[in-house]
Amino acid sequence: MTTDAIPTDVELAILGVLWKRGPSTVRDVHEALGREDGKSAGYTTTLKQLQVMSAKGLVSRDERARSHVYAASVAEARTKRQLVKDLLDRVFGGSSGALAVQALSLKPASKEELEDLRRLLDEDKGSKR
Amino acid sequence: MTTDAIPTDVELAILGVLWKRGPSTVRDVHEALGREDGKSAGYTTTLKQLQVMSAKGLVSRDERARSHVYAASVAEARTKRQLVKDLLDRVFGGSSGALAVQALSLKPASKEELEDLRRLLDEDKGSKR
DNA sequence: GCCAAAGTACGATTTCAATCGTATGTTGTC
DNA sequence: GACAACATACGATTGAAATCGTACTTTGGC
Repeated sequence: MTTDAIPTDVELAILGVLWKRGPSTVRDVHEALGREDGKSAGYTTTLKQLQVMSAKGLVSRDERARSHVYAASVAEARTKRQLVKDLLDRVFGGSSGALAVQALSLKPASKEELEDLRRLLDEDKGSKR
Repeated sequence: MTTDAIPTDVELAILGVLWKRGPSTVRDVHEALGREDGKSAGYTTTLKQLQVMSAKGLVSRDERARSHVYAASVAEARTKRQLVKDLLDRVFGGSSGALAVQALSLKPASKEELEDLRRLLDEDKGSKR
């Protein structure tokens, strides 16, 4: 299996909506997009985009109702991992620490996240390298 | 000043070369690109790209020698910060911890990086911001 | 039953990053 | 001083993402 293509910007925005809202109609998606970034394209553009994504297998659609309902068919975690890996390789030469430091110094993590991080760091403590 | 545009993929690859090698000729850049990813475009493509980047102000050029010498005119740290911020906002809803965890679980950090991270975590210990 | 509102379908167009081809200028070497 | 090798210049082309316009269909309310 060839490595999955990275979703384009708009595709990613749409997936974000579907991940957050769950299965949604075109109108739902369209309005959600308009909300998170003031300017949005026309309604048919969102529709077309969903149709294309459906053809690509990024989303599935349920046509039973008049207003078709779309759902993400790629996993959120997997997709995000893919995006991080891409940035990691292309920009940080594979140095995850450098990326992590950048992210954290850009904006502090929440308390829960800090715990997760410490746990992660402690795991690596005596292991390899 | 409007927020700087994010460099395109090829622009970023070229900046990466310039950051690593320092001021370089078109040929230098072209060959460096070919090395890090087997397939590269034609020589004039790299030349054109540098010319465009120069027009955009991403690089500067010194025309004194026959072979013009290009140098990055955007800072490496600043650009990377920008890229991380973009991913952080668009994909992780601003949660730097989530991004950091993703990165670290994708590939363990080196010893030095782990130290940097711990230091960072400890700083934020009780402070706000 | 009519029709405005709301939906889908989908080809055409726009936009822009990336690539290429070709013209033309410079230079070292024999 | 001729010429091959190497350089820049830059318009034209390609390719893919994103957008749009228009035709057609469905449906709820009056």
